[in-house]
Order: sequence, then C-alpha cells, then structure tokens
Amino acid sequence: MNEENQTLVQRKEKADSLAELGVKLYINSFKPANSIEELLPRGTDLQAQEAEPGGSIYSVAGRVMAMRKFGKAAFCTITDSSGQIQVYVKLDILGDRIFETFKKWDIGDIVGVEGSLFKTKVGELSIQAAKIVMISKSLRPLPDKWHGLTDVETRYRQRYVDLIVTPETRVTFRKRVEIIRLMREYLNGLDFMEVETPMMQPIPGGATAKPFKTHHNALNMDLFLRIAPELYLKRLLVGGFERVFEINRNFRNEGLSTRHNPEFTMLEFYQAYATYTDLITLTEEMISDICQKVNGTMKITYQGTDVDLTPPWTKLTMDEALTQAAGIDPKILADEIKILELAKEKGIKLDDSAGSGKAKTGLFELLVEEKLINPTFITSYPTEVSPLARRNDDDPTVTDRFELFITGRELANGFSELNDPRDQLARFEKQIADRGDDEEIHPELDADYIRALEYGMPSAAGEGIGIDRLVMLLADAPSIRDVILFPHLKPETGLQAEKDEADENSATGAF
RNA sequence: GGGUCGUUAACUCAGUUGGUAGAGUAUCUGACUUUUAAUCAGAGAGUCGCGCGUUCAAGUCGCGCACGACCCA
Repeated sequence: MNEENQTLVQRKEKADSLAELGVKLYINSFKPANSIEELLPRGTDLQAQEAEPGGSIYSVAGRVMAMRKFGKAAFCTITDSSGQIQVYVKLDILGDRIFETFKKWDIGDIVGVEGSLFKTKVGELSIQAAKIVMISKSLRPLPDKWHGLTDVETRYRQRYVDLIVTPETRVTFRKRVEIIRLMREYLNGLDFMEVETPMMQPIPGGATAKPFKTHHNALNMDLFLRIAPELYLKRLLVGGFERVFEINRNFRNEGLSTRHNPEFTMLEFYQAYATYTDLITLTEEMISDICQKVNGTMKITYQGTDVDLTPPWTKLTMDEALTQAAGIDPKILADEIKILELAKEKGIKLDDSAGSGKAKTGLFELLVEEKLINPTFITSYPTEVSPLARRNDDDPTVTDRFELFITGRELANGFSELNDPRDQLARFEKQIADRGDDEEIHPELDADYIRALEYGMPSAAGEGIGIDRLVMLLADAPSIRDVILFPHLKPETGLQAEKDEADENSATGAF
C-alpha cells in the first residue's frame, strides 16, 4: 500500500522496539478465563475506592479502545465481544521492565490482562492489572475516538473498522443473526427441514430476473447463479419431504440501490397440504413474534414512521387495494379495455401482449405499494403475473397468492403452489413466448421440473421472505448495505491501481 | 441511464473575492500514580480523488473521468 504515512511508520518502529525489548507481538497463548460481561455485575455492590472482597484474580482479553496515560500509571478501556471495562495499570505493581513495554501500547492493540477488581475514586469498576500481555500489535490508528467513522463508503469497504468503532453497527448485525436464528427455531418447531439446494443452476428459474452467468471448465458448460431456489425446493415436495425451507443467497444481475444488493438472502419454505392462507397466518405470527423478541415490542418506528406489527394484519385483494388506496372505480377494474387504458394513461409501459393483469399490477406498484405502511397482505394476484401460483378455484384469472408489504416495501411473496404439470407447462411456454425484448432474461423451459410434477406433487403452499429487508425493518436501517456485512461496491480505485501494477510486475517476472 | 451533492492529514471537519494548507482527535517528545473526549508544554504529519484547461497564480473557476450518497427511470 502506498500509504506509508508517518503514523504507520512510527507504529512499525514502535512495534520493532517492543520486539527488541523481548515482547512477542503476536502470541497465541493467552487464554482469557473471563468475559468482560461476566465481570461487570461483580461491581454492583462495591463502593468507590473499594476492592472486591477476597481479591479474586480474573483474566480478560480485548482491544484497547482508549488510554489515559500518566507518568507512572494509566487507565485503558478495553473491549471484548461482550462489553468493555477499564483497566488500571500501575508502575509499582507491574515493575519497571513491564511498565516500560506498556508505555509502547497503542489504542487498537489487542491485549490480555490479569488482575483483581476494584472501583475507582469516581466509582468505575476497573481491573487492577497484575499482569499484562500483548496479544496482537495494531499498526494502524483507529478513527477519531469521539466522532468515530462516519464516512459510509469507508464503513462499507472496511467493515472491520466499522465494527470496531461503531456500536450501532455491532447491534445491527447481532440483531440480524438473532432474527435468522429465531426464524430457524420457529420453522424447526413446526417440523420444517432445512435443506440446501443448488446455487449454480443450468436453468435459472423460480423468478423473473437477470441471472449471473458463470462457466464450469471441466464440464465445459455455462451455469447460472440462482435467482431463486423455488423449483428445487418443490422437487423435494415431490420427493416426499413435506416441509422444507432454505435460508441462503440468491443472485440477481440488476441495478444496485438502497434496497437491492446483487446477492441477497431469502428464506424460502414450502409446506405440503397447506394453502396460501395458512402461510399468511404463519407469516404474521412468525414476524411479529421475532419482532417482539428482538425489539421487545411490536410497535416500532422505521426511519421515523410508526409501524405496528401487532397481528392480525390487514388483508386486501389487489382489486380492493386499487379501489381503497388508489381510488379506482371497481367498474373500471372489471373492464379489461378500460383498465389497460388507465394504465397507459398513468404512463405504465405495457407490451402489446399485456392483459389486464399486468395493467393492474402496474397500477398497484405505481399507486398503492408506497401507501402500505403497516403490514398488509395483498391477495388475488392476476394469473398473468404469477406463473408458478395455483389458480383460484372460483376465478381462474387470479391466483391463490399474496404479497406482504410493510413500509411500502415488498417483504414476502407466497402462494398455493401450482402442481398441475400440464397447466405449469403451458404457463412456462407462455412466459417464454412473452419474454419481450430483454436479452438478459432468458426464461428457459425447465423440463426436469415438469417431469417432477408429472410424478405428482402434493398440494402445497410456499413463500419467500427477503431477509435483508426484514432486518432493515426490524433494525431501522435505511439501506440494505447497513444490514449486509460486506455489501457490493465498485473496486476501490487506489487499491485497484496497485493490484494492476503488481500483476504487471509478476507478469514481467515470469518471463 | 439522468439529476443533485460530496471527495482537503490516519479519523472528524474548516478553508473568505483565485494569492505560501488550517483546527480537533490520533501520532511523536517532555511533565504528571484514581482518569472519564484526562490535563499542560512542544513537534511532525498533505498527490487538496484523478486528468485536462483558463490564469501571472487554482483546494477555490471550467470541462472530462473515478468513487460514494441521495433522488428519478
């Protein structure tokens, strides 16, 4: 790195001089007996300037986050993954030689401390260090201790630094982990099996989206990163696993935004002999329950907007939503020609082959979606836009499908599954015929999936829930990049230039 | 893809009408054995994102590019 600034040079020199004093800079032999978290309650009964009775010795390891040095003593704040505690370091306890090495410690170093507990004059629980040890020497200065790291680009690119210095970031990602854990627990409790299906697929199916393409060299074949696991999970229903779920990554080769990352995490689950209404009940129970456990309440705010996740949630058909939220006359909705005219009037682009279903969906996305703040299930999606969903028994122009909207965003999509192989084949064929002029979306007929259905798939309902968006909601995060540890960014220009240079050098060296 | 804004020390930010690059934190040196953004004294630290142009002179003005943020499609 061409960043040999003064601080870095000084830190390296200091590391060298520590090594000369006989200090090993990167040891792997210190095993802390205690977490910081477990020490903290031991201070509750102590008075200021009182040592813990019995004088037990504890040991902790962590990163030095702050240091207030005096001539012959110092206070350091150190953190481990459970919390932070102050360490009091004193010359006359450690002795000259050790104290000399301590003076070369920096903020950012990872250290081990052994000692007893006491409270300082101002009542802060502290460890009186009897032994100190360097575990890992830090060569780079941490960001400003008061302002922290505010540059979002650096926070995303160097998430490790963000995690060190931004407590809110740690809270968000712990929350993410907890949400996914609770989701697994919930589904496991209902006897769902967690499975893994291919992420590299010869035919990317289960959604309409642009896939990433890759190549298998030995087989000399193109593969696609999956856009959805759906068709594989339903093959498992055919196979007799009646409740399956998968929580993992999908990939879509499309634009990036505060709500879209090229790889994102979905929960998809399928339940035999269930209908979409069963999943509506399951979804509102699962999400409200997770919110209660993670946030301690079902009434949350998202970016300043109040959202109430207390069940039951609103349920509207798409027609009802268009009437109630967009004020469209039901008579227009019932008239195929008028609804197409209205959509065009509103500036919605429709292919010549588009029917009223696409028109309604377009109007819904334009006029209704953003108004659905509190959780709302929209049902009765047009068959035209739902190639994998089961038709409604009474009205075959709509499907037994729902989407869940919260804060104006789609969070989940579920339906009673289409298991008639001949209907499925016809819809695949129509979808391929209608693919329009988009070269990047190539719906291809998945003949093996049809073959699977021909063996007979039990009636079932299935659903996908966008985990990143759910975490955004429950953690009040404005951008999907705030809930993905390493969001996709374009390469850093400085680092890229150096890499090119290095590549060039090694290429020359090879000749 | 279009628009708006941003990019100055490791971090957070100033920088006037175009005229020698500034502060706090961090770092280094010294003082200091109960501090809480410790304090005090001193010092060092910059490819002003990159490039081209206008000008006697550009961090500042113009154009292009890169990266990022937000809005729109």
